[in-house]
Amino acid sequence: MNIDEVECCEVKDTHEELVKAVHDKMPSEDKLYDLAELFKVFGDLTRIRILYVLFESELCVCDLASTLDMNQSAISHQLKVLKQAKLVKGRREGKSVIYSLSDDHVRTMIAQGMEHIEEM
Amino acid sequence: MNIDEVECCEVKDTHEELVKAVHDKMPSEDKLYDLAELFKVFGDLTRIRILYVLFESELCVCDLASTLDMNQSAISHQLKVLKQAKLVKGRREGKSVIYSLSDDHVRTMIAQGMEHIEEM
DNA sequence: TAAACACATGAACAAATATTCATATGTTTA
DNA sequence: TAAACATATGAATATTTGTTCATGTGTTTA
Repeated sequence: MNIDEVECCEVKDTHEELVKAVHDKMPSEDKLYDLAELFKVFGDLTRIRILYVLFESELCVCDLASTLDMNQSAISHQLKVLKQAKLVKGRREGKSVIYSLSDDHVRTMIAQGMEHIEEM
Repeated sequence: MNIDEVECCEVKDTHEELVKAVHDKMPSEDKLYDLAELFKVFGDLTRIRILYVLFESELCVCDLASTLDMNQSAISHQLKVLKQAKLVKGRREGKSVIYSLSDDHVRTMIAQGMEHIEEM
């Protein structure tokens, strides 16, 4: 970062005011960071596929792996990410752990994204 | 991928049926891929910050860089990603290029994400 | 038309992340 | 309680991705 970037554009006065006004309306860096992290969780094909499977039915890790034709370890690792983001939850049932969506909020977000895709 | 992952869990019949039923309801791989790619675009702090700035006002690249205290090249690279995802658009105005949101769909998606964050 | 300005872009480097492999943990069953 | 099963996890590897630097392209102005 050097002075060249800060001193930019010809019309200084109005731009500086605008920049300041916009800057003040920004949410906190923490919130923006968390938001980016949330989207990052959705931004992976494997995790999206896991979520779509869970839209239909709660399932054990093994069946998730089988449905998605991936090995169990990869699925477990991704389930951990989804769980940390509170998008899914797991409960033990005997030897298995059954995973399901945390709440319907996840559906809303994904539906919104799918809508955007289909309009493009 | 080996046979161990496919042959999983004790109760074969019901699980196999379930797995098949779920599998059939999945959207196409292409759509899932596009969806993950879309979320990936939102999943970066710099791009989220750019979008939030553009919520308030359309702006030239230079002012975006100034507002976010980043160099012009980094911003340009990220604007390219956002433009390819059709989340922002740019128009030339003299020496500058003014960027703005493509449509209000972007706001809806981000608002939904922010809601999720704040409920956690 | 040459210089200055604003932006775009390719290459290089660094950092983040997804999958695999090996193995550990927790649960049931023989 | 030992073996089998289901899942979790650390380490290693490969890939992806973000930023920087240098420079190219397009526009205006002196």
